[in-house]
Order: sequence, then structure tokens, then C-alpha cells
Amino acid sequence: MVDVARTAGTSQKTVSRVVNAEPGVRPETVERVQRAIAELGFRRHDGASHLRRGTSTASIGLVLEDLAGPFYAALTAGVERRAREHGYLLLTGSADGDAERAGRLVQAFAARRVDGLLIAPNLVGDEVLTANLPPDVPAVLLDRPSADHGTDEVLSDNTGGIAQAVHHLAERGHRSIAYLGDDERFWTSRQRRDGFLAACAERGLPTDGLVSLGALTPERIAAAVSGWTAAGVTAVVTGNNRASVALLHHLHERTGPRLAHVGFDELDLADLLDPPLTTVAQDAAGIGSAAVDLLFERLATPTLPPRSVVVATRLVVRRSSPPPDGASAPPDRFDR
Amino acid sequence: MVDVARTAGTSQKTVSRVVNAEPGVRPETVERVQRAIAELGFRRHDGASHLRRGTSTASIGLVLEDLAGPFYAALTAGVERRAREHGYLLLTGSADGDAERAGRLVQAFAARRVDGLLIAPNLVGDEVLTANLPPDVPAVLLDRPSADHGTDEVLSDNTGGIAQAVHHLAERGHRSIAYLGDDERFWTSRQRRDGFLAACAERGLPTDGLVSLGALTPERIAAAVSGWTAAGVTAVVTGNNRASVALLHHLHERTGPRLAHVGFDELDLADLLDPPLTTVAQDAAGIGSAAVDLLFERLATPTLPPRSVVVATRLVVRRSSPPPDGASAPPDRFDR
DNA sequence: CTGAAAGCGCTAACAT
DNA sequence: ATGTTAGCGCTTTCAG
Repeated sequence: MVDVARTAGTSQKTVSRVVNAEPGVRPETVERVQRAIAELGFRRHDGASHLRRGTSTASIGLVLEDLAGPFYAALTAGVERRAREHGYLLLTGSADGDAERAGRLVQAFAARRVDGLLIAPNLVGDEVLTANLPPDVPAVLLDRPSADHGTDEVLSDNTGGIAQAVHHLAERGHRSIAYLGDDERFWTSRQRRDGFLAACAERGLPTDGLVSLGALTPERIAAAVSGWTAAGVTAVVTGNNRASVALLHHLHERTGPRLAHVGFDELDLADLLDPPLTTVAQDAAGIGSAAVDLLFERLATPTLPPRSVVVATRLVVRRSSPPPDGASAPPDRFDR
Repeated sequence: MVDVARTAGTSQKTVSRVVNAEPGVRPETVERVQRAIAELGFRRHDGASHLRRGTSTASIGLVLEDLAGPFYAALTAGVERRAREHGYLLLTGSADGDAERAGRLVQAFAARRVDGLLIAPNLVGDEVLTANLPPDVPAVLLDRPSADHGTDEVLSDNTGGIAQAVHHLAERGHRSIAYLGDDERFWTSRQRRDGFLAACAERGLPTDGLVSLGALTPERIAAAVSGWTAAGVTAVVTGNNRASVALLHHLHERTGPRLAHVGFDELDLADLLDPPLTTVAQDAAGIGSAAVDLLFERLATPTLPPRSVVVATRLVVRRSSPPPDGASAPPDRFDR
């Protein structure tokens, strides 16, 4: 910038004025400065500008579990879009199941003076927050709740979504519905299981022995399913897309009575499967943009009490969830 | 930091030494400073540190077309992982098909003084580079070539991958193979078409009227397919996953002679389709990490001539590509 | 309308 | 082993 000033024959301050489009510079001077800028290929150093101004860096950090999964990818896209609308840049990092790595990311983002943090790694506990989050950096938790509800959070309507699935199946005549969930360490696995139990209880449906959480190994799934079919189960709800895919693989290869299936979380090719899979679709991008909104509101009003936003799910009925064999249920229209 | 120094009763410089773990500070002093740091909740301002040091910001910027697609998501994950291994942070942004937005992202990243840029928006032309990229910011193009080969680039082996598909089908006895590609504006669409033509020529297979590029509307696809089947086509190669999905939708609903199908680009649920889809899998994460490697090599040795890295594809044979009806081709083993 | 001086938070280069 | 001074690139403050 000194060079530009020298070339333009003005003071550094005047160059600064031009660069920042401040009023009160003679058009002719502006012209001269801009020529010098172009000639020297000058670009303002945003970091120095932020430092002197003491303003925010206009950036936010996003800590994820794994950038590559479809849910996280859609979520990230939602975050990035909304952040960009506000003129903010996005820093991203994956924890890959490692709490220490998640902690380092939080610290690195904080050291760069991001304006806020969005934290979504679902395998990592709250220690990421308590141990690494400086008290003056606002954060929003995504897809997992804050243990003491002292932090803003955005969640899917897990309970409601599972209830949609259960009610859908019950209305079609299923009286014995099972729940297959992913690893119990995922908060969403447990939350959706609880939603399943509640929805079944509400309908007076049995759940004894019909709920299975854990690692999605073929063996465990085979055992669970064979137990369920022996017990007269006619429909299964899967608790996330990993569970859905695992069950689909199993059903693909086994023989036996047909099982209706509703999967939590949308699959990209759900409508090309045979049969097309009925799903409870989450609004991943909506979760992301809601989190950004929450963050900006907190930046504007730091004294706000912690809030919790629940994003609705949507039941997408396809053909994997027909009435049970021999049911005299509703007319035969299962397409969307 | 001044506050820490005051509290610890030392000079600011000593605090700096402690923060940066520089040698030559008495353990006892270190202790005292660290207590003050903890007490005041001090965190070093990385931006100020970089400014004074004149060092890099240890960050790279990634400009994508759309963060949410599976290919870009996997690519981003590859980039982020490799960047993190080097202690670098990643800034991401989506262009969403808008060249101007891509340009603004490039400028914003450059103004933040990222050490380098990774540029992948496949709908945007080279104007993003020429108009917005400062000459002193190294960049690597991903999944599209540099027009004048003046920039480092990482590409999938599009030609080889398509050849794998064609040879695979030809070896199973197909003599009339068609190519369905996405919009011609995508460089990859054209590149893969050219690869298709070359592979067919090499095998002596006809291609006249068997190649169709354009928007993936149901109408266009229906017209192309019906023309092809009338002309005796027994197999179709699709040029990207959007084309694959579009063709799958079409085949799903139409009746008519069976068509073998090989799709370029892996689909998440390819093996759960009916029939499971044979694909040419791209190594998206590998492309991402290769690009980061290229960038770091250029940062280390700026005088390197521009390089082009081609990442291999892998043919994943499933059941959508059997020999044509009535062929006396190879034994009937189509599983992976 | 323009400029000189001071300083954001930090560290290099010299003292001591 | 520790402190002092100066300055990274920019913008604020105040004076012309």
C-alpha cells in the first residue's frame, strides 16, 4: 500500500480511502490511485485490515464428523450458502471420529478468530466444547444436543420423524414393527429408538425384543431379522442411512417373508431401488442454514438465552412399505 | 498478550517466547507465564502472528461447483485430510454454476492470503483464473484442464476409464454401443465422448448416431434410447452419474429389449440396484489429495514447470453389463 | 479533500 | 535469561 501511495503520489491514507470506497476523495485522485493499484497488482491484506479495525474476520468454522457422507455434505452446502449470503467465509474440518482431532480443530479455528463455530461431529462428546472452546467464541451444535443446554443447537425432529414412520406403517395395518439402529454411541441412534418406543406405545404396539441397536454387521442384522420374522414382525424401521443400506443388503440376499421397510434419512437412489424405499427425509441443508442463522442472531445479541431449533422431517412414501401380506388395508396406491 | 505480561510480571516478548515454546526461558518463568495465560484465558491471535512473521497463513482455499454432490464431497474430504496432515486449514466455497461468484471466491480467498487455491468448478470457464487469480497465488485445477496448460491440474483418467467400459462391453460380445452424456458445457462430457469415440474406433465398432450429449431431460433420453434400440444397440455407456441416474430412471419405466449399461462414476447404492450397476469408479478423494500434493510441491519449488496428474479409474463389474441376448460369449460370471 | 502520526497484536533484531 | 525497540499492513484520529 505504501508502494501504491508512492506511485500515485498520495498518502497511504488516501489509498486506504480509495480501497475502501470511502467518500471525500476527488474523482481525479481516485482515478490516479486506481491506476497505481492496477499497475502494481496491489491487493489489500484482509488480515491486517481486520487486525487494525478490531472487527470480525467474517468467517465461521465448521467441525464435522466426515465431510464425505451425503448428510454432512448437504449440511455443509446449506451452511456455506447461508454464510456466503452474509459475506462470510467458511472453514471446514473433519474429526473422523477422533475427539482429540476435533479439539485441535476447535482451537485452530478459534486462534484464527472465526466469529463462531458450528460443531457437528456426532461421535465426539461434549468434551470438545468444555475443554477447547474459548468462552467468548459462540458455537452452535448440530445434530446433537448440548448436554447442559447451555449452547445453541439445531436438531432434526428425530422423534417426530420416527413417529411418522411408525404411524405410516400402523395405518397400513402393521401390528408388529421392529427398529434397527446404528451404534448406540450415536446420540441420534438412541434418540430415534426412544422415539420409536414412544410412537409404538402410543399406538399400543408391542416392542419387546423388537429393538436392536449396535454395529451394523451382517451377522447381527441376520440374527435380528430372523428373530423378528419368527416373532411375526412384518415391518422394520431403520434408524439412519447406514442402517438402511445394511438392511437392504441383507434383504437383497435372503429369502423369506417380505418385510416392509421405512428408512430414516433419505438415500440418493431411493426411488431406483427395487422396491423404491420409503424414507423419512431429513432437511440437512435446512439444518445447516438454521445453524448459521442461530449463530448470527447470537453474534448480534450475545445475551440471548440458549435456543434449540428442531427441523422438521418429511415422510416420502414409496413402495417398500405396503400393507402386510393378507391385510385388508387401504386401497392399493403406494406411489408417492 | 500485554495483559499476560503484566500479570506474569515479565515483558511481552517473554510471553511470546513461552507461547511459541522458544528455548531460553527459565522453567520457573514459563510456569508463571502459563498461569497468567490460563488465568486470563489468553489465546494468541494467529492473524497478527502471521502478519508480523510475514509467513504463510497455513490455509488453502477450495472453490467447488457444488459442495453437496457425492463426487465433490469425496473430493473435499480428500483435500481436507491431506491439508490437515500438513497442518493446513481449508476454506471452501461453492460457485453454484455462477462464474462471477467463483471469481469473488477466488478474490476473497486471495485477500485472506491463502497459500494456494484449488479450483474445481466445472461449469465455469478459465475466466475465473485469468481475471481473478493474482499471479503470485499458486493454483491447481481439478477435474478440468488448464486451457493453456500454464497451471497445475489433476484429472481423472476419463479416456482410459471410458475405454475400460467399452472394452468390457466389447469383450462380452456387444457390437453396437451407445454413449449418453451430460450437457456439452461440461468439459468432462466432451472428454469422455472423445474417449468413447477413440475406444470404439480402436475396436472397429460403429458410432454413427450412437452418441448423444445434452441436457438430461426424460424426453431427450427416451428419444435417444428408442433410436438406439431400433438401430440394434445392445449396450449404453453413461458419461457421469447424473446421466447414469437419468438412464436408470428411463429404463426403470420403459419396456423393450434389455440394454446393458455401464456408468462412469460410482453410485453409492450401485450394488443395491436391480440389476447392480457396473461402473467406472473415479477416485475422488485421490484427486483431492493429489491436488494438495501438487500445491505443496509448487509452494516448495515455485519454478517447477506446470504439471498434469491423471488419476486412474477402476472398472467395477456388476450385473448390469451382461453379454447381449443370444450371445455365445464368456461364461456366466458377472459378479465382482 | 488530504495527510501525519499512532497503534491493532504480535515477533525479529538487537540489546542487556 | 530477559527486555527494548521497531515494524508487519492496515486504519483510526486528528490536524491541516
